[in-house]
Amino acid sequence: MNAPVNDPKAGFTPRSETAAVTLRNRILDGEYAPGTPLQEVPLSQEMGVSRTPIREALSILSKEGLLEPGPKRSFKVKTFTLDEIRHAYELRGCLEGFACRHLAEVGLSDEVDARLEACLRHGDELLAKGLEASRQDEWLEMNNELHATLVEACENPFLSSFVHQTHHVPLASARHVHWYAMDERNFDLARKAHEHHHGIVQAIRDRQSARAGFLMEEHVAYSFGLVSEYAEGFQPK
Amino acid sequence: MNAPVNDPKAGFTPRSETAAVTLRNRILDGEYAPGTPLQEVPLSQEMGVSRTPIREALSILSKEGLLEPGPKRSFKVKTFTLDEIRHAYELRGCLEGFACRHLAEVGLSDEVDARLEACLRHGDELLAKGLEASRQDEWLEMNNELHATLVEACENPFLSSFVHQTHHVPLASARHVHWYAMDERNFDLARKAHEHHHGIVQAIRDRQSARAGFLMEEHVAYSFGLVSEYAEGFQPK
DNA sequence: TTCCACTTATATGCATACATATTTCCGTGA
DNA sequence: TCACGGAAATATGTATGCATATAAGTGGAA
Repeated sequence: MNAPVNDPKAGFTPRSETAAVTLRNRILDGEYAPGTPLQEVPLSQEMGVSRTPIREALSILSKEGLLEPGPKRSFKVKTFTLDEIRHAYELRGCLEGFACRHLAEVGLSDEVDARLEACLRHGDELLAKGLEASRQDEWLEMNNELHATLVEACENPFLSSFVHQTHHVPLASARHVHWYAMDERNFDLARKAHEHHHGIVQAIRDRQSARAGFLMEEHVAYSFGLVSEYAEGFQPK
Repeated sequence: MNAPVNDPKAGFTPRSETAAVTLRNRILDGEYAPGTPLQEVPLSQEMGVSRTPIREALSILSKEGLLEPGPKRSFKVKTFTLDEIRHAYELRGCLEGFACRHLAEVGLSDEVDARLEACLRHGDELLAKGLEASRQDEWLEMNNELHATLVEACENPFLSSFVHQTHHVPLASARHVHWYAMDERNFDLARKAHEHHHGIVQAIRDRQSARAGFLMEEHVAYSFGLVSEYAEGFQPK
């Protein structure tokens, strides 16, 4: 009948979105030190646009929690304390645990089951080959894919949104795995994490709701242990 | 030393914020039917401001999830299905349950304990007097205060933020309690809800973590039952 | 009649100029 | 030396006009 009309095409990217993506990456990658003031005029000059789209980008990042108020109603890059990172992980554990319990109760679709299986095998393969440095990005992708698959499978937009928000925390994001040198100890840690993955998926397949939830919470708590060890070095003291 | 400088004073309210508050209230109060297009020019004329602050207000509400994309990259009031309302409640149960477990584990401060006690007594008093219609707003406030106190006491900004977001759902917000006529049945429902409140606080005081969490999850699920019964009448069919 | 191409209309995206709020910096006075 | 007050500086808040993308409307050809 009438044309579907909107969204999915998106043949045009607003400058405000471009700016937001750029700034978000800089913050999450640590290019901007915590506390760095983000002012509209300098940024607009640097990016060759007017203040308007920069303003909108800052507004977006602010609502994502990446910025905090500065001197003149301005924004600066938020300083995350170890406590806040822990808070983010606690919520992640709570939310992803909820996801696992839910999936164990309602069951996995064939498609989701297959995607999880692919992640598990992919991880197995990477580990079997010693997780060489050149493939650490793959490991990271696999990890993200597995967690994202579990969350998305619940088809609860609030859940997806909240989990996403806990990822928008510098140091708390999985994108920082590469900070760890891949020595023997860290290889062992990765192996353990992947054992968790296997256990979680198995529990869901076995429809063991409480167990699946517990394993995921434990897995996230374990991950935080690793991150906190590293992140301590970044604390302002 | 140097002055504290910023935030807490806020002796100035941007028009964009005023507009956002106005529009948010209209949406949550149901003044705008789901699907109503919100265009910049008409709104700016109505509110006597330029498009700029309206634009910003729409951007804010959009990020809060109250709007969805319309025809020309415009926004319209989001249509919430019963499924989505259920999703919001499920997450609320998960999150507030987490809060109760946490508080049972770390213990209540004297101040928080006192505030909870005040809420409980306030509710008792309202119920003892039959919860007359003129005091239903008080009941609503008491309920909000109790839930908010529990959440805030965790001092986890992510938790606060997420719970807040689940409240930004028309029909799912406690502000709709007044939709229920206060007949005998509904009085009974309110009484039961307050019994839940007592049980939850007692479990936390007794440091019964799992029990406190369960009671809260159950309380939220119970609330959803009441809302869904009502909300069914609003479904587009 | 139906479909396609083109034109027209309209609402948002962006740039710019100006208004205002806050801060900083001086200068004055005790 | 320090406290106070006011002027200047600076960054954000808002208004306005133009650019552009998208939808709607129009007309002609198959």
